[in-house]
Amino acid sequence: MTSETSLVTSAPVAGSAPAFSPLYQQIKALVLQSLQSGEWKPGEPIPSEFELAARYKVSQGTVRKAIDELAQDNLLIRRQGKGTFVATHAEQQVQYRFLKLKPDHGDLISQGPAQRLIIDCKRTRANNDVAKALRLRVGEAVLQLRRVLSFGDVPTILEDIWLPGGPFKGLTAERLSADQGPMYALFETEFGIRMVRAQERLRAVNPSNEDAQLLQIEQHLPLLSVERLAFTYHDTPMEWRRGLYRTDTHYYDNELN
Amino acid sequence: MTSETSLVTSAPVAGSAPAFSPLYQQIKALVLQSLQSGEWKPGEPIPSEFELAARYKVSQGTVRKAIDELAQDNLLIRRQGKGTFVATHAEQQVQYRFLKLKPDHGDLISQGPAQRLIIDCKRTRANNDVAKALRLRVGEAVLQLRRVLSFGDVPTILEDIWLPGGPFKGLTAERLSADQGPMYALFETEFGIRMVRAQERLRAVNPSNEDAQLLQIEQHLPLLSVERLAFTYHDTPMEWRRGLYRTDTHYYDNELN
DNA sequence: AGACATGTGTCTTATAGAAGATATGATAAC
DNA sequence: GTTATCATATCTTCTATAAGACACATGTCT
Repeated sequence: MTSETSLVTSAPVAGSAPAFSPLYQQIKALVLQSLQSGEWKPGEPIPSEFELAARYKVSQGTVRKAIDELAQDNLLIRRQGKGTFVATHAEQQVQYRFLKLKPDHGDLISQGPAQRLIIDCKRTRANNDVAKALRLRVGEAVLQLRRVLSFGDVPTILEDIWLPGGPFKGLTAERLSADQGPMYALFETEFGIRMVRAQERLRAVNPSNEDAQLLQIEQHLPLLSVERLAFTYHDTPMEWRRGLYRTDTHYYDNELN
Repeated sequence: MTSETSLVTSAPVAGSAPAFSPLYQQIKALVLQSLQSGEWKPGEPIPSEFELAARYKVSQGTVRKAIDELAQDNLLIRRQGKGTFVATHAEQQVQYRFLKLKPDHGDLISQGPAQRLIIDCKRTRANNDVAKALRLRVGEAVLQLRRVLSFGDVPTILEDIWLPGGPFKGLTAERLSADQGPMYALFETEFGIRMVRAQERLRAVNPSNEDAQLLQIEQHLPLLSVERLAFTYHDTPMEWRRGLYRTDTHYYDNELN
């Protein structure tokens, strides 16, 4: 307890972390704060390790360890010789951040970009399930989007997406449906909301009549139901979606270790 | 250290790595070799960082970085004050290494251990699919196991498992079916084969008549098909299995980042 | 175009103290 | 005498610092 003197107090702007933790963890938290507050924007470089070391009054090696962990979590990207950058999804390369569906034959590239068809897009109120997932009260404003993704003109994914109205204030249905490019990129550039991690729950289900029609499949073809809750910083849920994937031509790829 | 080209040459028994790589990577490879060769057995401690540093003629910090990465890959487990241990699956705590199926209600513990029912277990020859997955020639000897896992007396998983006959020489059908405890633990203790990572491909499928009977379900209930290829060191495939999961009472849980 | 300087992250070494785990021995209690 | 308790020593990993050499990127100067 008494040994806390130098460690805890040496980190300025402690904020709200009374508990003891290693110095590099404290630095990590401080860097995270700067990321969250938007001090450094996605795609931009953060200060060099030595600059940060001077700013936080610690050694460069300690900053390094903090940045290492943040890079591990995909929040930062290190580039030797150039600097360390804030991770972004607003890049052309990575079209779908969390999508793990792969075609049985050929690769993603050969199929070209996905075609998007907006079925529905509206402001509405959170029902029980949505409210629970997004930690809202029932009846709070949410945006709902329903769309079909096609690969090579074959409808493959039917998705319902719910977004909390508060953080996405100003996001209109028109804006959403008009937008080309990755959806998560839009969230980043327009609302400063970065998705950090996500949790998925998978099930095999039979499509409803409507589902089957939208995907232009027979109703006896089972689909992979993927419920995804995406989080921004501090494990705050920011998006809930439920996708129905065709898995007769594609498969859901997963790596375990 | 005079930059005496010591980087590459300082590592003994370079073997077949002509390419340049950081020292700690070379150390990592050497430690991996010792793990693979069985010099240190699962559950046992490996030499301390200083001992390894002396052995490889590098600093303790370099060994540390190598071990850090191996611990990250779940090949080693660090325990402060005690030492660094070879990861093992022969522990009671972790019953199912790669199983990500969770019950909708309650947790894994409350359901108690799974009941195992061996449907079939025999030596046979690799067909085309199995041979391709396990990198064998068609017709090579393999062991095949079919079983049903039940949770709370409800049949939930139907699995077919194929193992290459070579590495598992001496593994009889009786031995397999008689064994309690985790299967991967048996592989480790009896054959020195540790599963390091796995790759899964998920699909929604309709059960065959036989599948439905074995799981005691209606045939119109879609199932989650999980094809899993498990690898040992050096990305060598050592097990191929195909599971059919009930997902009306359970879901497949996945974390993305 | 080539050489050089500079700023970045990367790698390696060295040192030192903190913190967790364990064995040993002294001491006190029964 | 035996057992329990405490202090100490010693082993381990963990944290933090510092310094120098190296690799990569991007300029600027010749």
